[in-house]
Amino acid sequence: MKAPKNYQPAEIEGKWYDYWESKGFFHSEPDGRTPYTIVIPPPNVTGILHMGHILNNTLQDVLTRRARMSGLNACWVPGTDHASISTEAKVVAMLREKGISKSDLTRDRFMEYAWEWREKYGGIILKQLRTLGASCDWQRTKFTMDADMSESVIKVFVDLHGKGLIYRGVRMVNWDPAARTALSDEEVIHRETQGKLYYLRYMIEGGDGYVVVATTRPETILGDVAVCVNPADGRYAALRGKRVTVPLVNRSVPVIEDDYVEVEFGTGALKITPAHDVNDYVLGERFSLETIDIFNDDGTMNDRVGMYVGQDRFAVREQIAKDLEAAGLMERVEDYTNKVGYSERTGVAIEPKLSMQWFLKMESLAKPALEAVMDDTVRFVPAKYKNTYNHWMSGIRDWCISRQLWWGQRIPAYFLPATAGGGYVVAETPDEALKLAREKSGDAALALADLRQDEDVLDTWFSSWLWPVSVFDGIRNPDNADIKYYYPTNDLVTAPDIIFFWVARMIMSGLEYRGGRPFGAVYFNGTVRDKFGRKMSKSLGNSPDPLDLIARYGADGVRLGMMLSTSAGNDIMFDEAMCEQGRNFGNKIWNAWKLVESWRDGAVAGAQPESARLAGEWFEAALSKALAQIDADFAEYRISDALMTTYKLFWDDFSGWYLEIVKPAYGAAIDPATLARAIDFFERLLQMLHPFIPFVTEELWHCTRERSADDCVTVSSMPTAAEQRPEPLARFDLMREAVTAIRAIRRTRNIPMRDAIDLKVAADENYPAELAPVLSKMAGLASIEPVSAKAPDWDAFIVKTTQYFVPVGAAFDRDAELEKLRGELKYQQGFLATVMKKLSNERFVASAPPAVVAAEQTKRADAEARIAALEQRMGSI
RNA sequence: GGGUGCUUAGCUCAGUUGGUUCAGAGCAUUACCUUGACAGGGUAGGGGUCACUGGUUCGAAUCCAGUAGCACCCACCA
Repeated sequence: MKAPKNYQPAEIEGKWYDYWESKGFFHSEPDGRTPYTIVIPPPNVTGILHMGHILNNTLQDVLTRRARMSGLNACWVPGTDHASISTEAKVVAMLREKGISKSDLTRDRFMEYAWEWREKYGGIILKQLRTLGASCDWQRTKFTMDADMSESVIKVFVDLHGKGLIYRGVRMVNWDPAARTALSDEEVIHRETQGKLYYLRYMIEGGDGYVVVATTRPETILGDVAVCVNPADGRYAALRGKRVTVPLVNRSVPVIEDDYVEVEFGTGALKITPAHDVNDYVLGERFSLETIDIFNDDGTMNDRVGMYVGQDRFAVREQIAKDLEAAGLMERVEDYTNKVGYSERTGVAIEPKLSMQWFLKMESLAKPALEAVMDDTVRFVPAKYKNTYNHWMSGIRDWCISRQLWWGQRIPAYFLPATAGGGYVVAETPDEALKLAREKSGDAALALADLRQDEDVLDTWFSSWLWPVSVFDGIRNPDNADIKYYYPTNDLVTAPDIIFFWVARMIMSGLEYRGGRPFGAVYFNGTVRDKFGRKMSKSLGNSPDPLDLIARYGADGVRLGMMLSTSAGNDIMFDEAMCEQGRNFGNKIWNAWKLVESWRDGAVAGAQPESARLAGEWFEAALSKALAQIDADFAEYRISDALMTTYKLFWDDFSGWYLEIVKPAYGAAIDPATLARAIDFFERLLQMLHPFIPFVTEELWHCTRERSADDCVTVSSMPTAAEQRPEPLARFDLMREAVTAIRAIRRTRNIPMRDAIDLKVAADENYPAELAPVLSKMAGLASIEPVSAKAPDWDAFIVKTTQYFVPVGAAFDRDAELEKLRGELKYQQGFLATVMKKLSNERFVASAPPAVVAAEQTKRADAEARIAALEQRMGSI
C-alpha cells in the first residue's frame, strides 16, 4: 500500500478502528500469557465525552496498547455506571417535559421509562471512546445495573448484613431537597458562602429583658427547643434555670448549659434545633430534648408549626427576617461568610435531616485497606495521595448507603407485618425472604404479599465499589476462570476527586471478597483546566468539545497533545496549541515515511556508502538507549517523559540525522542495504509510537511492506532494548557538535551548503575519526586533512579538546577572531579557577567521594588543555 | 481551624540518594532559508539571582527553619 500524498488524519482514522475491532484484536480470553488488566472508571451511562475523559482514557489506552504489544494478554474492560441520582433526575426532567410527574407513576412504570431512556441515550460515551482510539474489550462491556451486576450487589448486601456490618437506624443525614434523598458525607461539597448573621431576641420568661442569639438560619427557629450557653460564661449566670420564648413561634423553651458553646462566638448564646443541625442533634440527645422537624422532603415548610406552610426554606428566611423586624425581635443583621454544604449532584444546599437510613460499618473494612496502601501493596502514583488516603481512612465514618430513589438496586430487606411480629429479613430473593420471614415469625401461612420490601435503593457507589470483582463475575462465581485469571487488575487510572468515593472502597471490597488487592497501582490523573488555570465548566464555556478537536487535529493529535503535558497527579493546563503540536508530529511521521517510500521506488543495486553504514550503527544504539529509557519511564508511570523520549528519537535523531545522512544525493538512487535498514528502523519506530498515536502508525505500518490481513502494528511485538552501547553514542555527539560548529561558520561567512569546504583537524583522542564520512556528508566537506595545532588565519572551533579549522581565505577577520578567543579564554580560565578552588580545598579532597574528586580532576585537565589550545592559537594568528 | 503539596526560561514542566559543564526539555520567540519528505518544515541563536530570608555543609535548585503567594483535601463555631 502506498501512502496518500498529504497527511489528513480524518481520512485514515475511522477505518482503522473498525478494522481492529472486526479482527477482535481488543478481545481477551484467559490463556497461557500473563494478563494485563485495566477496568475503566465507568462513566455515567447518560454522560458524554469531555476533556477529562480524553485524558483519563488516553492514559489507559497507552498503557493497554503498550502491554498488548509487550506480549501480555491485555484486557481493558469498559462499561458505564447507572449514576442513580443524576440519571433519575434526567429521567424525571424528561417526564416533566412530557407532562408526566414521577409521583403519578408506579415504581414499575417509572423504571420502564428509565430503562427506555437508558436504551436510547445510554452508552453514547462508549461510542465516542472508539473515536479516541480506546482499545477496550467491548465484548466485556458492563453496566452497573446489568442483571448479573445487580445480583452481585444484592449478594454483597446480604452478606455484609449477615456479618453484622449493615445496620438500619435513624440518624442525622445529609438531605438533598432537590433529589429528595439522603446522601453520603462524601457527596456533600462545602463551599464558602456569603450569608448573613441574624441576631434574634428571645424574651426571658418571668421577668423582663431578653437574650440575644445569633443564627445564620432564622427560619429554623420554628424548630427551636432550647437556648444553650456556656456554663463558664458569667454574662449568662442569671439565666440559669430560666426559660425563654422563641420569637414569633412563642414556644417556651429551657435555657441549658453546655461547654460546646463558644463564649467568643456571636453572643455566646446558641439556639438549639435538634432536627436540623448535627450539633444541635447531639445536644438534644444529651438533654433529652424534643426534635421538631419543620421541613418537608423538598425543603418547604411542613405544617408542624403551622407557620409559612408550603413556602420554600429560603423564601421563609427572607420573610421571617422581615417579620422578626416588624415584631421588634431582630437586634441586628450582619454580613457573614461561612461554609455551607451543597449536594455534589444537584448543587442545592444540603439540609441536615433526621431520617431512617441504612448504614455500612466501615471500621473493620477500612483497616486492612489502609494498610494495603501504606505498605504499597496498592501503589499510589504519585505517592502524595497516600497522605490524603491515610487521613481519611483513619477517621472514617459509617457509610450511608440508602437512597430515596427508584433508579438503582432496591434494598433487599423485607418487612414483616405487625401481625407477624414485625421486624424485617434480608435475602437475595423474595422466595428466600419469605422462607426466612416464616421462620422468623413462626407463621407458616405468611405469604409473599404480606411482606413489604424496603422502598430505598442503594447508593451508586455501593455497586461500583465492586467493579474490579463484579465485571469478572467474581462475586457470584468466585472460582470462575475470568476472575482467577484477570484479578487482581494491574493499573487503575482515575481522578483524585473520587479517591474516597471509589478507590478506597474498591480496595475494601477487593480485600473483603477476593482476599487481595483489586489493582497493583493507582495512577491519579489531574484535572483538565483551561490555559488560565480555571476548571473547565459549562457555565464558563471554556471547555472545548473533544469531538470537535478530534475532527480538527485527529484523535492522534489530541491524544498526543494531552500526553505531552501530563504528569501523574498534576493538573493539565489545556491549550489547543498542544493538539496542534500533536498533529504536527503526525505530519512529521507521515512525511518521513514519504521520503523513505520515494527511495524505495528508485532503489538500484549498489554498495552501501560508509556514511550510511555508520549512521545505521549509531541509530541502532540510539534506538536501544531510547527503548531502555522508555521502559524506565513507564515503570515510574512517567508517560509524558516516555512520549518525549520517543518524540525526540523520531524527530531529531531519526529525521534530523539518520535520514539526512543516508539520503542519496539529488537524482541518485539508494542502495538496497541502506533502504532495508531505513525501513526496519521506521517500522520499529512505528511500534514505539503506536501506543501514543495509534492511527497514523497503523496506516503507515501497512505502507512499509505487503502485509497479511492480521499483520497490524496494534498486535505486533514491541521492540526491546539491546545491550547499551554508550561509547558510539558519545562519539557521534562529538561529530554532531563539529557539524553544528561548521554550519555556524557557513552562516557567518555566507557559504551555502552546495559549496563544499575543507576542514582541518588537529586530531587527538577526542576526534571521532571513524565518523569522518558522516561528518563530511553532514557538513558538506570537500576534504578533511590533519593539521598541527599551529594554525594560520582560519576560522576555528574546539569540540571537547579537539581543534578544528576551516580555511575561509580573505574573509578571515583577525581582530574579530582574537576578540572571540579572548572571550573564550576568559570563560575557560574562570571555569578552571572554580575547579581549582575545589581541588585546592583540603576539606573537599578529604570529604568528597573519590569519584567526585576524580571528576573534578578530569574537568581540570580538559580545561587546561582548552586553555593551552586557545593560547597557542592566539599566538599563532 | 487542621493537613498535604506546589513556587525553576514568555508558557507547560523535568531535575531520582546534595557533587560529572547542573541550571535542562518541549512549546513559544528572534534571524536567515520559496534547498529536491515535511513552511504543519530546516539551520543557527536569545532567554532563568531555581519565590523570599536565614541556617547546615568543603559544596545547596536539591537538606533544615521561617516568610509570602497558590492549589487541593479534611473539619459540627451557630
